[in-house]
Order: sequence, then C-alpha cells, then structure tokens
Amino acid sequence: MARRRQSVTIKHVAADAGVSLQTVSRVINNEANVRPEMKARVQASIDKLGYVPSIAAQRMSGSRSYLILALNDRQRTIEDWRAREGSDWIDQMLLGGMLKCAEYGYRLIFELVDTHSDHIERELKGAIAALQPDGVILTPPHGDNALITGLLDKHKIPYVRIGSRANGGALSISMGDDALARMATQHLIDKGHMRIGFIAGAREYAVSQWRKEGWLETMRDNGLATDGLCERGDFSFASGEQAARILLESRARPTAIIASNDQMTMATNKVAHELGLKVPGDLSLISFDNTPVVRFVQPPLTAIDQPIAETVSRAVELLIKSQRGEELPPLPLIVEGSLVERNSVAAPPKSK
Amino acid sequence: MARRRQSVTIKHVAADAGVSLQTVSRVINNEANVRPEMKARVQASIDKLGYVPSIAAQRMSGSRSYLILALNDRQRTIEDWRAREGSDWIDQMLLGGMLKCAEYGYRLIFELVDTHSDHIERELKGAIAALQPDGVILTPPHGDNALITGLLDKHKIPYVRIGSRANGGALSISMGDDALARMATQHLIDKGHMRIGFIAGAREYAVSQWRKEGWLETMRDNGLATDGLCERGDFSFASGEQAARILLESRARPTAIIASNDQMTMATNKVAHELGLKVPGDLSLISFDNTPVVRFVQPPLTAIDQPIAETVSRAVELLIKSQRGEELPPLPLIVEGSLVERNSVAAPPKSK
DNA sequence: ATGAAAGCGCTAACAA
DNA sequence: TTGTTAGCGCTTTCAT
Repeated sequence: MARRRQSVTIKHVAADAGVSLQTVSRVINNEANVRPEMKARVQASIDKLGYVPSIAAQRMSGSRSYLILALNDRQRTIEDWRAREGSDWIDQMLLGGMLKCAEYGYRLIFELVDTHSDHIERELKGAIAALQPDGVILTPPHGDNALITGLLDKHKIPYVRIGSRANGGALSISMGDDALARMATQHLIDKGHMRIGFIAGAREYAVSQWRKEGWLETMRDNGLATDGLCERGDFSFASGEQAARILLESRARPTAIIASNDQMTMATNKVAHELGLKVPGDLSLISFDNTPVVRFVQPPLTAIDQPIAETVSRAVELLIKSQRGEELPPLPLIVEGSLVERNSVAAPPKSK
Repeated sequence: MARRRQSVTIKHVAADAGVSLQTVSRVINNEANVRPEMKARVQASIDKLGYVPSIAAQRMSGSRSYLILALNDRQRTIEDWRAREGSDWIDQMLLGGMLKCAEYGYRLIFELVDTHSDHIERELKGAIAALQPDGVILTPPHGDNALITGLLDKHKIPYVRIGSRANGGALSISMGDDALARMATQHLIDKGHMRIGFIAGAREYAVSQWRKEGWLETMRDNGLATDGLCERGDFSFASGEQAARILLESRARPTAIIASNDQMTMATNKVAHELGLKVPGDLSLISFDNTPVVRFVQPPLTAIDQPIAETVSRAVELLIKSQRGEELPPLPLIVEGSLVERNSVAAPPKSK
C-alpha cells in the first residue's frame, strides 16, 4: 500500500515564503491580521508550488470539512434510476448544487437514506461521523423526518429543508407549490374549464398537500365544485392510471385534470386515450415537475416546471452563508416555478 | 463557528473495551493478529457506542480516504444537464458507482474536469490534494488524456479508464463497442438491408472510432459497399441533422442508418420525416446509448444499450480490489451491451 | 501583525 | 497477540 503523503504542504509554502505556518494558514483562510504585502508573498508561494490545503487535515484540526451532504430518499431514487423513465431530479440537483459548491471550494456528496426503517439513525450517524459535513440538504420527504432533523440539531450541523412542511427553526426553501397549483388551476379556468380534476401525490410529501390546497382554494375562490374531483396517487405511473380511471369513468367527468407529477399525468394521458378521449380536445392536462419526458409524449404536456437546480443552488448558498455567519434572506426562501405551455391544454368541449 | 469534534472516537471505544487504540484500529480495519474474543469485545463496544471512524483522521494517518473520484467532462455534462434532453449517463453512473462504493464503505465524489484547456492540471491537482482519493474513474474522453493519466500515475493513484483507446498499464473497461456496432450492422443485414449508412461521433471519443470500425468491418465481411455511407457528427442533435441530410439526400441513399448516439439518431428520424420518408418503412434506424427518450420518440427506436451502471460498478470494484491487492480479472474488462429491439427497424423497401 | 506549541483522530512502525 | 510512540497537515489556542 503506497503511503500517500501530501506532495506540497503548508510547511513547504511557509518555508518558501519564509513565514510561519500560522501566517500561511491565515492567508488560506482569508483571515484578518495579515499585511497585504505579507499576504501577497504567501499567495505567490502558494501559486508557485501549486499548494492546495488537504480537506482531511483541515477537518482534523476542528475546522470546516468543505463537504455538503445531500440526502435523498433511497428507495425512490434507486427506483427512478432503474426505471430509466427520464426523471432528472438528481441531475438538476447536481447541476445546481455541485456548481454552487464549487464556487466556494466545497464539494457536494450524495447520500441515500431510507425514509422508513429504523436504521436511518445508524446510517445517518455513520455518514456524519465519517464525513463531518459542514451542512446537509434535505430533499423531500426527509425534511419532515423528525429523526433526521433531530439528529442534525443534536450534532449542530446546519441543514436546509427543501419542500418541507415545517418552517420553524431551520433553514428552508420551497418552490411555492401552492401558488403554482393555483397558477395551473387558474390557467384552466381561464380557458373555460369548470370541472377540473386533481390527482394528489403521496401523503408523506408535504408538497402533495400544498399542491392540492392550491387547487382546492382556487376552485373555491371561483365558486367551482370539487366533490368527486380529487383522487390520490403515490407519484407512480400505476397509481396515476388508477386515479385517472376513477376520475374519467365517473358520471360527470372532469374536462381537465391536474396531476401532481409527470408520471401520473402521463398515466392519465394513456387512460384518456384508452377511453377514446382526445387530449386536449376532450380532456386538458397539466402536469407537475416538467421532467424531460413530457416533451416527448403525445401531445407534449403543459407542465409546471420545478426549478430544482436553482433551488438546490440557493440551498447551498444558504448553508455556506449561515456557516460563515453572513446575513440570510428571509426564510423560508421561495424559488418560484413557472407554467410551461405545450399542447395538452385547450378549451373544454362544447357539448354536455 | 461551532467547533465540531467527533462525538465518539477510537479512544472512547478503547476505554470502553479496555484495550489499546491499536487493537481497536486493528478491528476496524479487519487486520490479522486479533484474537476472536478480543475482536468480539471491541466490536461490541463499537456497536454499543455507535462508533464510526472519521475518514479525515484515517486519511491523515496515511491510510485510505475511502473516496473514489469520478471525473466527467465538464462541458458536455453541464450542457446535458441544461438541455434537459433526458440523457441519464450521470444517473446510471451513480446507480452503479455509488451503490457499489457503499458496499465497501467508500463514497463516490463527482468532479467535472475540462477536456481542453490548460487549467486541467491545476484543477485535477487541486482535487487530488484536497480529497486524496483512493481511486479515480475516468469517463470518456478523459481516459485518453495523457495529462490526466500522467498526473495520476505520478501521484500513484489507481484509475480505471472507461471506453478508452489505450490498454496498456492501467485498469480499463470497455463496453465492447465494436462488437456492438457489428451486432447492429448484422441485425440490419439480416433484415435484408444492403445500403447501411453510419453516422460517427466526435473523434476525441475513442468509442466513436470503435463503433465505426465495427460497422465498417461487418459491411466488408458481407461484401457490402460503404462508399459515401459514412458521415461524422459530434454527438449533438444539430450535427446529426446535418449528417443525416447528407446521407438521405444522396443519389443512392441508404435504406438504414446507424447513428452513434441517441441525439443524432433522433435528428436522423426528424430529417427522414421532413423528407417524407417513413421510419421504418423507408428507412430503418438503430441508435446507440438507449437513453430514456428513445422510447418516447415516434417510432420508438431500436437501440444498442450501453450498460453504464454495470460498467461503473465494475470499475469501482476493480479500483477497490486493486487497492487491496486482490486478484483482478483479465483486462481490459468488457461489459457487453445489448440490442434492444423497438419499432425503428424493418425490411428495406422493395422498389428502387 | 506574527509566531510557537499543542492537539485533532487515527494508523504505521516499533516494542514487548 | 497486544501495547506504545510518533506523526500525518492543519488550525486552534496562547504568546510575542
């Protein structure tokens, strides 16, 4: 086993610049109490020698680890990967998270954690002990998991919850799901729809509730009935099929349906075709998430885009700024999504 | 700044078990020279206290970092992420790489590195110095970048090249691209095609050449002409359109085309439609990669599936085994892909 | 504003 | 088979 040592250490730099280790350390960490000329001299040596501090050593002496942990739901993530259905949540997360981390000299490490099950605690403790991350990003539904947040609180590790129910205490970010659901509902109402169905997502995801409420309130505000117009799925294609079938086979079927993610919307689209309904002629559809596949479906789906990259990017910023004691924006931060119009929405059919 | 220390260290375990630090260390690292009863006692303390070694400290004392670095091409990766066209290379890489790492207590860290440009060296040196990874996975086209492999050699960091031209020295894995191209070509010949066009990929990717050669040789072996049947793109949709247009507007246009990735195949499909050619009636198509989108195109594309998850998983195994001095399989390891039949291949048109 | 000394948690080398 | 010692590269004291 090759005993790999750092090729250029702080000592080399100190020797080269003719200063103490401490001064070099101060320059690296951009601390006060270093004269500009001194700083320049040290920096020159750093550049000359190509010195980069060892994260391990920095961590060891009680400083930062420059590691940010992103916790995702194990089961769902692996299922998505295996299914290869084009969900790009992870990619977008990396796009936003990694690049922002890189700006500040941090790295993002992905970790899969079970939602249920009792070894959550062991897993998470293990990751914390092994990595000593400077911050943690909790993606749905982990933000609402008291076991996780409790553990992080105990270890005093800052974390940001994405799309979580709870607002107290920690840093949190949402994509304004209720407003987005309102936007979608209003869009359909503006087109003349009155019977707008809704397929909700899994209960354990806070966003499911928010999205549903946005729809519910907008319907109410417009004096429209909602009885028998809401079914709940679990974000899977199969559950979407089931929910869609119930809605579309009911006596007074909706002329439009909003489903809480792309898979369920695509399922609804399929059921509509099976029942001989034309989309968007007989049935308008609006989806949530806007993953790549919705552009390739027939018809391409109008969808609420979730700005995941932007959200995770802001989450990283929040974490780093809070660690540095810098000022934070008012929380929860809302990174609003938008409605992307394609071809799955039209005016409702005249008859009936 | 909360000065975060390890909550349970090797000292606690040693005290609890009433043994020396070294003995605990030996148990952690599964070394010899520990009596079973001793080992059991220590392990009991570890479990009781929920002890997990600090990677930073392990690295510091010259041992492993339990970190594996996966190097991807920065520009292409970011472009793919932004385009949101459903390429799931990264996801598959994580699926295979992360999970295998987890089995052995390692973590996979992604890093984006420029292919061209002179700061490659600085970037890579920085990553190595900061992270001290135990191994590196080089995805195309980095495996053929002498600057990168040279640097890794110098630092004595084991690396595995995926889909690289070079076979000497280092660990390497390929997906048997030439055999796959042969398979695709033969599949078309078996259907009765004689004029089979080929759209090659960017030259800097070794796989481009292999795929082309597989096609070329199979054509030759079957006594079929290849003149004017090959165009080169750069894996982008636009380049695919251009190449397809040249092939399909030529006097003796091919009855089938194999394109070196999904984007270019989809572009070819589009051009065919524009020219009034039916796929697969007038033109058969076989794609490379089999990313999620090809199932949603009309018609769904027959494609060569690249087993990325499996490949990266094997790469991780190779790295860990080589580090442990365990026996390795013969290299380069070939993780063969397969032909996934969908609806873009038919017999050639009768007329002409 | 700079430097010296101590120690973080762990493992390698050596000793017993 | 087990324990002791030294030190990895860095940042924290605390001194100057």
